[in-house]
Amino acid sequence: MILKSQVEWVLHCCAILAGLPDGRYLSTKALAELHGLPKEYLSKALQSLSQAGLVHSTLGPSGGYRLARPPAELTFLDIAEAVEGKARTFVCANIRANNPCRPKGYCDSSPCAVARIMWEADEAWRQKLRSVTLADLGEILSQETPPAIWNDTFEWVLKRAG
Amino acid sequence: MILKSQVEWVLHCCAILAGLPDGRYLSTKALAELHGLPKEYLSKALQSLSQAGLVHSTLGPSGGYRLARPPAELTFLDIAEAVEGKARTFVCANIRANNPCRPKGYCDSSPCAVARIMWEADEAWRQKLRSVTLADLGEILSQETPPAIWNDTFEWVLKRAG
DNA sequence: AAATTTAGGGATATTTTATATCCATAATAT
DNA sequence: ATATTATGGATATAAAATATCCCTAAATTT
Repeated sequence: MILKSQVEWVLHCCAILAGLPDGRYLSTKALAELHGLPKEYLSKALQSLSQAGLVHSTLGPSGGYRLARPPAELTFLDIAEAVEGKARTFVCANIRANNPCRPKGYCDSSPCAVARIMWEADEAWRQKLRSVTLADLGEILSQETPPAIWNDTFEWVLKRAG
Repeated sequence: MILKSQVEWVLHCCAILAGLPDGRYLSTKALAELHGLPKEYLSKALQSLSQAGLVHSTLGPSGGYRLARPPAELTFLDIAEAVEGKARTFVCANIRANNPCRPKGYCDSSPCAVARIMWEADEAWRQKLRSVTLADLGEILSQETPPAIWNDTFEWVLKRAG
C-alpha cells in the first residue's frame, strides 16, 4: 500500500504556490521544471487540486495556478485527499457474513469490529495530516532550506509567475 | 491507496486462531471455508504470517496453524505488517533535489520536511494498530457476536481443528 | 507400508491501479 | 493573429493485487 507519487508532487507544488505573492499564478510547465517532473502527468494532479477547490486556475500565457485559500487554511489532508481520494484505506468486505454457522439472512447491527479498528487507525492518519497546514510547512522549509537556495528558487519562480 | 484484502482475511483468521484451545491447529481449508475465501490465495497470506513468526504451522492431516504467541501479545500492526510489509506508505523521491537552483552536488542534511510530516502520519496509523491486540479483538467479538453464532462457530471450528 | 492431508514454494495468468503521453478545445494574453 | 495556458478525453505502458495450478516434503491416518 503506497501513496501515489502525485501526492508528493502536489505537496511540493503547493509549498511553492504558498510562497507566491498575491494575485500571481504559476504554470504547470514551471512547476514541472522546478521539480523535474513529467509535465503532462503533473498536470493531471494539479487538475485534481483544482477540482477539489484547493487552487484557482487561469488560462492563457501568464496563466497557471494559485492557492484558493491562505496557506494556514490548507492542510496536508486536503491536499493528499484531493489526489488520493477520500476513501478509507481499509475496505471491509464483511467476510464474517460468509460464516456458514450464521442463520440465513441474519443482519449485523454494527460494522465489523475488525473494520472499526482499522478505520480508527485510518482516522489517526487523517487527524495527523489535518493538523499540519501549508503555513506550517512553509515555516519549516524557510528555516531549514539554505537561504541561497531559498532565495534563488523564489527569484526563479517569480521570473516565471504570471 | 487501499490495503490488500489479505489484511482483512488474516485478521479474521487470527481472531479464530486466538479462540483455539492450546495445542490445536486449524487448516487453511477450514479457515477458507469459514470465511468464504479462495483457499489457495488465503494460503499465501497465512504463509506470510508464518514467515513473520506470528503463527506456527504443522503438516499432515490434522495439521494447520496456531498462534505463535498469546493473543495479548499479537497486535493488529504485527498482523497487518506481516501481509502488507513494513514499508512506509509515503515514499519520498526527494524531488527537491531536482530544483535547478541548487548548487550541483549539494547534499541535504536531513530528510525532506514533506516526507517527515507524511511519515509522522504513517507512524500515527502504526501506533493505533500497535495499541490493539488480538485479545482486545476477541473480547469485543465475544461481546457483540450473538452467542448462538459464536458458539456454533467454535463448535464448527473445533470439529475441524487438528 | 500405503494413502491421505497438509504447508510451502514456484510458476503463471488475470484484473486493477498507477504512471504516464497525446490530442482537441476554449480561454487568455501579447 | 499568434502563442500559451488549463481542461478533458482517449490511449498506452508498467506495476501491483488477486488469484490459480502444480510440485515437494512432512506428518497423520488407515
